[in-house]
Amino acid sequence: MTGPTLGDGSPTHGPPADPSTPWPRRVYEQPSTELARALLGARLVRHDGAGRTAGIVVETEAYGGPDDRASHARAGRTRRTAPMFGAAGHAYVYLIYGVHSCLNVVSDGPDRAGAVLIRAIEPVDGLALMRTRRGAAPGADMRLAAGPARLCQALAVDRALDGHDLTAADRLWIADADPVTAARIADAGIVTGPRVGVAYAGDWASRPWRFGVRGHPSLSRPFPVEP
DNA sequence: ATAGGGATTCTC
DNA sequence: AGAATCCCTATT
Repeated sequence: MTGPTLGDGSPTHGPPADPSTPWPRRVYEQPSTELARALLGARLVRHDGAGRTAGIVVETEAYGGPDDRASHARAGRTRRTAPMFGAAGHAYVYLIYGVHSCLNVVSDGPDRAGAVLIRAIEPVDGLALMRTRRGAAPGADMRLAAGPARLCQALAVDRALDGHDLTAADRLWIADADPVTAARIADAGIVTGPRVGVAYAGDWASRPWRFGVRGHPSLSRPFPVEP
């Protein structure tokens, strides 16, 4: 399997996988828990004045609507969370701890709020630019974007991209990975675990809504061992 | 372990 | 209005 799938496993857009064509909106129009899985192995592309950077998504987390006590949408629609209540296929970028940006992808339909947090990518394009932005030396490239705020630094993503439409090949979008990469990621398998940093969310905190590529060196942190 | 930092939401 | 909170990272 080389592309995103819908709930029944059927491809969402026809072969061949194209690493430069943005995913169409219908791929995003599914529950965040399913989109979070579909995004693993996808190519996240950023293009700006400084050049092109890109990476393979290796870790995600699903967030739901007002009923999800761990989701920003728990307070209902506000100025900040408006993108989560809007059309799928847009970015939701917020600032946390007054310091860091985090990138989410809006899921679901107009009737339901939801988003997927991109927690880590494997850098594949524009490595030198990413190192410069991160103040990193060569030799630890797999850790350049291993974390939701680190990947925003590496790709120069901030709130200027909040609400950005991901379905056009402009500034920030998501596409299929090349077939070799897609196969490598698919072969590794998927691990799940509780979401990070949401201990306040009661029984929602223990839901296994964190998804990762098994054993990948760019994961933000280890997954708890599965029973 | 904890400092850093600011927008957002909560509580009065 | 002021207070509390926060889907994190880098450094000790």
